[in-house]
Amino acid sequence: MSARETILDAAARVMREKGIARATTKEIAREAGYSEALLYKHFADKQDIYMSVLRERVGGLADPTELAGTGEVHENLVDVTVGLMAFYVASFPMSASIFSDVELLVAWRSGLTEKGGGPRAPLRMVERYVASEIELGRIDAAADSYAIAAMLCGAAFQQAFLACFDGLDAVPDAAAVAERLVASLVIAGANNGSNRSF
Amino acid sequence: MSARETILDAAARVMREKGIARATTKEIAREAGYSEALLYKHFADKQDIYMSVLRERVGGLADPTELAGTGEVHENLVDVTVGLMAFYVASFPMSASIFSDVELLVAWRSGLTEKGGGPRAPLRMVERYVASEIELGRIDAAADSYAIAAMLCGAAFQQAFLACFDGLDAVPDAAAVAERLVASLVIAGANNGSNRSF
DNA sequence: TGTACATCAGTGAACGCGCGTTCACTGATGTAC
DNA sequence: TGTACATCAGTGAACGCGCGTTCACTGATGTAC
Repeated sequence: MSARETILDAAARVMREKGIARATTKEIAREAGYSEALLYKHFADKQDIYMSVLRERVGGLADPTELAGTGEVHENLVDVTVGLMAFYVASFPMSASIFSDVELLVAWRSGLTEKGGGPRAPLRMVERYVASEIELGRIDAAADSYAIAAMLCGAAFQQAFLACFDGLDAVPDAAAVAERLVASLVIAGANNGSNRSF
Repeated sequence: MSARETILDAAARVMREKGIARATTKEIAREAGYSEALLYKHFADKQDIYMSVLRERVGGLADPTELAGTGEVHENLVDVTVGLMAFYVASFPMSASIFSDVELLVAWRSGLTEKGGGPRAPLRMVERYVASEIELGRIDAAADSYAIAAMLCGAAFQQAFLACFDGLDAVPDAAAVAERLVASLVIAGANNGSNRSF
């Protein structure tokens, strides 16, 4: 593995485990097993390291749109929600860290407009998946794909926050929680007492 | 206003507007109009200032439980959700900042166990309100108060995050968004095509 | 009423430290002839 | 096959700076007699 990649891995690890405030050039170099000086052969400055980590090490989310039309809608939504929780647990510490410095936040935001990522990407994906199922007639036409995406992503996001707050690296009982969330959504045309009528 | 309060206000302002990383003792003192030395007459150290701001300046959320039984359930839930969005927009930058330093996070977490606050307080309140309405027969007995609270709070939390990310100080169209969220929840026994059947 | 002292809010200037960054350098590996 | 030079990954040691913190001090206000 190239020195650059090793440094990025080390930086990502330090940022995740100790927070961005402790992710000093000394600490990153030590973790990577290189001298501090080498960091500056591969990156312009410290902020460039942070930005590169955010760009290249905060993984994306698998697009669930391709699930549309396959399997059971309810199961798919539960799976998607569980995936969201895992995704947010992994990315929350870093995303949150960015709020520690408004200048960093601004840099991240403007660096994001060029590519399709950003914090709204998961919401858009889930909304698109739900919209596809509506088109296929597997979710009631009256269902609100935007609201459903906002609540599933939102709940997953907050559950991930709480897990991180507790120092955990996964949402406890993720599947069971996801199950209850999905069961409480209006996604069927006739919902007579049963929360799973499709 | 006492110097202590002035300093806390200044610290809260700096933390909110520039992020915790820029909330240096110099910056806080300048903003407060006092010397840095005075900070140390009122606080043990910088972390004590941060902690005091979190304890005394990050306001709580009005408990919605007392709404139970009054007005319309749907309107109440929308109002609660709008309140949640406002609350989270105000507190997110600071809560997120804490993740920039794991040591700070640990200190905050352990300082929290003594009092009733913490990041789960809003969830508990909303759940309690929904449970009350279920007991009163105004929300169907099959509804899941936990899941409903998780989704309303979660969505509000994430919408607040997105607003902060965009540099805004309020969630755009908060009322309309809240309306759609509530309309997509399973809260009525018979939900035949109408999302507002109670 | 005056005087001597105590208390208190507040400060300017300095302190050591760890930070991000740079510089001159090394030693190994290619490469032209 | 040597040899002279170029390139390249990597480093030790130093740099200036801004940070959090402390110290000795001031000047105003209370207070006992």
